[in-house]
Amino acid sequence: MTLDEAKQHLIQAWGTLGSSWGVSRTMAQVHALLLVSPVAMTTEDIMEALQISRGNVNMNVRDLMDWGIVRKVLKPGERKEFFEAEKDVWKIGMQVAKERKKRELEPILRALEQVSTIEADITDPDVKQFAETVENLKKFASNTDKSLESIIKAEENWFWGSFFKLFR
Amino acid sequence: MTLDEAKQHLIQAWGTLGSSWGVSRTMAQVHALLLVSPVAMTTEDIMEALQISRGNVNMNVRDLMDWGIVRKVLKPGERKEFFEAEKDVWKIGMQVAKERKKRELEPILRALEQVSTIEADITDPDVKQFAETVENLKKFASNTDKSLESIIKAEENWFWGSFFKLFR
DNA sequence: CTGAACTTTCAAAATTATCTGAAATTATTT
DNA sequence: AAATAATTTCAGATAATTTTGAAAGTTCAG
Repeated sequence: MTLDEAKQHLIQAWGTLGSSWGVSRTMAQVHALLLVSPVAMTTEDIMEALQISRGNVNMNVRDLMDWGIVRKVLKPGERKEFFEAEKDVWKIGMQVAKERKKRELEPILRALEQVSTIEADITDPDVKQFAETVENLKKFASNTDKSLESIIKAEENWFWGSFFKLFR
Repeated sequence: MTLDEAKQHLIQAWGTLGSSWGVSRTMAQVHALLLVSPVAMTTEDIMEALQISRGNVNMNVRDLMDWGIVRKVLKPGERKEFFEAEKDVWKIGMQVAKERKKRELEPILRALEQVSTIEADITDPDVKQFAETVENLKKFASNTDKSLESIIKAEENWFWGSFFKLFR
């Protein structure tokens, strides 16, 4: 397997994984492409490598920047914008965890909070069972939330951050 | 908010969450419906509650059973099949973790293994960088895999399993 | 200020995922 | 074994998402 074949392979696999993670195939592919590229790439480079349109590249690169895992790089003397991916896999994982927590866990916690304001006859067994299920979901979600929070915080902390680095 | 309004609300929110997790909106809604239902439901019950077709209910219920979070229940003297959701939120979480590990983590590990068989000039700095990135991805993925594995195994172990129960 | 180089936007088109419903199949009862 | 009831399948319809590409917008050197 040559370098290019291997890259192609990985980009493909990453794209497939993306879809089962609620990320569009193309966005995942752009990410993989930048991840395995030794140098920052321009919009045109990406268009050519993945055979997709300019608008498509622009949208997906912007989304990846919103996720905090791709950066814009300006080269002195160059008019064009270059893009590069965060290469530290651990940082990518943290960043994704952080964003998903914000975008998914927090909304569901809010929704659970809202439905638990149900004001109904607590002696009704159905109401009681519903309240219990919601309570359990809330506990689970907030446990998950807190665990993620700790990991992220620890990572960002100067001491635990460098401590963790020893193991990766 | 009445009980029915609250249920409706939760089903809706669960459906939205589903889509950002690579699960179809309807599948997540069927799951939520069964989760908050105090009794097992028939295909027709689900069709009516969510206003979806028979075929759609059948497919989604089957998928949920594949995920191991919904069970078929046969009532004596009844011709129809009934369905009920696993109510233990922790078990649901474990089951989902287990399945996602199998369906997503393992394939990506295999793909990474494959691309690391690249046979090329290791002195080429591009090849070296690629090999390094893949190596890091592999480490990250297998760490995640092992961590999940431990949690799942611990949960299934008679001792740690009951130990964990104390905290939830 | 002008115009070339580059980026962004967005309506329409293409693609992909999901759903329907009726026919085929399977299971149960009489 | 035939009738009845329930479940499953899947081709076509529908809906949702993604992509394109050209126009509008922006930036900047001269």
